[in-house]
Amino acid sequence: MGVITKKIKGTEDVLPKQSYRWQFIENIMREEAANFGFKEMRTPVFEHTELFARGVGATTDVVQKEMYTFDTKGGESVTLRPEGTAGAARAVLEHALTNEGLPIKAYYLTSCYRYEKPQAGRLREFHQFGIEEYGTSSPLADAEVISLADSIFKRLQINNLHLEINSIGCPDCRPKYNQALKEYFSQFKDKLCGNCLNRLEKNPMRLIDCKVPGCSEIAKDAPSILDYLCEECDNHFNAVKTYLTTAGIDYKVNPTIVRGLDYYTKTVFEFVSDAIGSQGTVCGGGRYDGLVEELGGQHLPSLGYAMGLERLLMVMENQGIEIPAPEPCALYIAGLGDKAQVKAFELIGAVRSCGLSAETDVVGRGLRAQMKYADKIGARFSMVIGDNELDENKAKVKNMTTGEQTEIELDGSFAEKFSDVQLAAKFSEGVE
RNA sequence: GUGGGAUUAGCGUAGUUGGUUAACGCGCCAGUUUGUGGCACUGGAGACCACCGGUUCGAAUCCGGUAUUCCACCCCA
Repeated sequence: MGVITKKIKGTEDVLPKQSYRWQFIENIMREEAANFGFKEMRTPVFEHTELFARGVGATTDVVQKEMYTFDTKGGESVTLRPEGTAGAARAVLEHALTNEGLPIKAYYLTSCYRYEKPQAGRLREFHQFGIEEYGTSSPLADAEVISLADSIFKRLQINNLHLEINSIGCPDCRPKYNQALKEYFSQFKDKLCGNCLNRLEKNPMRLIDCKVPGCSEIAKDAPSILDYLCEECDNHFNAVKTYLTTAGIDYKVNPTIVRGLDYYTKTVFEFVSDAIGSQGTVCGGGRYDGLVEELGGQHLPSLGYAMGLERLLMVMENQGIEIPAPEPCALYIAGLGDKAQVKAFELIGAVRSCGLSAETDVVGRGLRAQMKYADKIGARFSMVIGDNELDENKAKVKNMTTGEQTEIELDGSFAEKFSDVQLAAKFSEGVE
């Protein structure tokens, strides 16, 4: 197979047979977001590279080695978005949305791009549902946002995720914690992995979740951020926990969650599955009170999170959750001969105008093959039109599950009559 | 970026002491007398055995490289 018929590494096609699965979860996300007062926001797939460098953080892995960055013909450096928050924050600033009243509550459903080594649950083009809330420092907002994620999972009937939360402090308390970490880990300099040694000065919090056995052994007894939170952060964190409990949401405090994007402050959280392999974080996010300011705006406390749609679908599949299949074709009309085929075409048009799905042969197949096709697509009813039907202006509509046939006149009110037959059949199925 | 496994028709698989037209199931297409699907039967299409190179008289089969994919690390959704 040549290059032109091969998709790019780390990308996936969603084929017609599968798309309903995506639509199902997307619809639920849209509905739940709307119930919580969030409106959709759509931003461009690419932005100035500098936006991500500043927003996500110049020292992060995402920015340093995973971005799709290229120069335009005009010589600008642009980057395919590796995540959704930076673009959203940019749009908030650019359009001065703060003037429309706070908080700003938005969601997005989009593709993101990261140049990583692909494996299950980690693609180079992947899709996220994300929540963005700007202009509130209240812990109630943290709980609300988490609660939105939780209700989405509940509506999807996912029950094998667990919520882990942490607070990583603010610019007041974190430096003290970082200092404590440096002092602690410096005692073990000769035992740390190279990666950790590099990070010891720049970003000591990352040492806490290092998976290298020797490091994780040392990290076990490292000081906990929770002992270093300033009074404000501590109060905030406690309030978030209280609200979560009030909302009936189970959580586990995990002081080793630090997150790899620089913009996080205070609350961070993850919904994790242990059923889909090592890429188990289905949803991750937190508070980023300094982000808007970092991008040149006012101080605007904010928060949000992103869910990976591919991972979510994996979790659902793993849990055996059945996603309702789309409604099949309501009526298939088989045509015998050119004249009848024209009539069939006319009739399905009328049925479609009533909001029902209808199909007829567009391939030129014989009657038997047409019936097989009707069966294959799961058509609820079928009808055959040939010379006899044209002469009498009547045809028999066949219920494909019961085999029952009903005669209908092929006049101007055909579509309405068919609609009645269809309703009656649905009614009797329901009653039975 | 590091390490390991896999790669045979659309899908799932069989195929080793290397040897004539690469097999099977599902799916697809068509037919099984005159105008009716599901079942069954018959037939058909569809694979340069991932790609490139090497060993050999001869390679799907052995060796090397590349690509893709999966697993773990890393990172994250």
